[in-house]
Amino acid sequence: MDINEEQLSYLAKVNIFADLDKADLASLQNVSPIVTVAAGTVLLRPDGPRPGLFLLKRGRVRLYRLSNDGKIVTLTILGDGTVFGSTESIALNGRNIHAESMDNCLICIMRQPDVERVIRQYPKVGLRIMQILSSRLADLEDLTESLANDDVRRRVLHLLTHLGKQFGVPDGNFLRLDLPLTHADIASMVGSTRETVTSTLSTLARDGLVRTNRRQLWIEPERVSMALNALAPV
DNA sequence: TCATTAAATTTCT
DNA sequence: AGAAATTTAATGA
Repeated sequence: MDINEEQLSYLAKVNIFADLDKADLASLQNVSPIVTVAAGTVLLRPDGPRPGLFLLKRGRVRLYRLSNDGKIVTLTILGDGTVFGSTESIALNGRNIHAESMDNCLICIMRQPDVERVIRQYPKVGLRIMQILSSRLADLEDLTESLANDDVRRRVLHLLTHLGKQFGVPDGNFLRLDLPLTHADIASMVGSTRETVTSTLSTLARDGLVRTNRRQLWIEPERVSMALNALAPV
């Protein structure tokens, strides 16, 4: 499967309404009106209200936790078409998290009764949600393995390929990550430090696996996957 | 190999 | 200009 195909299937997978036709979608407009949210808005906090499922139509949202010494640990960044939040019956993420918009976002909020009614009316939506949960579980398994076994270089490569699936836009041989990411952000996702991320990125650039310029990041998917398929250092 | 500390330099607002 | 982000270097676990 080439990158474009993979990217498309990824997007199709995360849109829980992908299977519905126009008429069905139209009937959902009233259920989940679209709201605009300014950059930097905290949408979820631990022990805060849990209004339901958030459908992120456009924009980027950071899910993070605060470690006991107060540092931000970014769990993941979500892009267009993703779903997060939780109801009594369906949790798409854990309870002790913060969710904060990184851009101006367009979102819908579906409250629990509406979610359940829609699932009963359109069982395919329920199946989609299960697919989303399944693929996130698989991603998490990959991620925990990487965090447990790999050195920083490989952890960064894993993260970048993962982000590439959701935020990569083709640019010649490269994929540009359409995402405002600082080295500190990357460090907080791979469990390392800002300085170490800086130096691993520069050696990755030297080796032609990535390109960096002005807070923009490109990855060379072919070489990156080759590097990841090589034997891990023990 | 990589966290930590410190300090200089570049880039953003 | 001032803040934020990046880079480089030295040290020790």
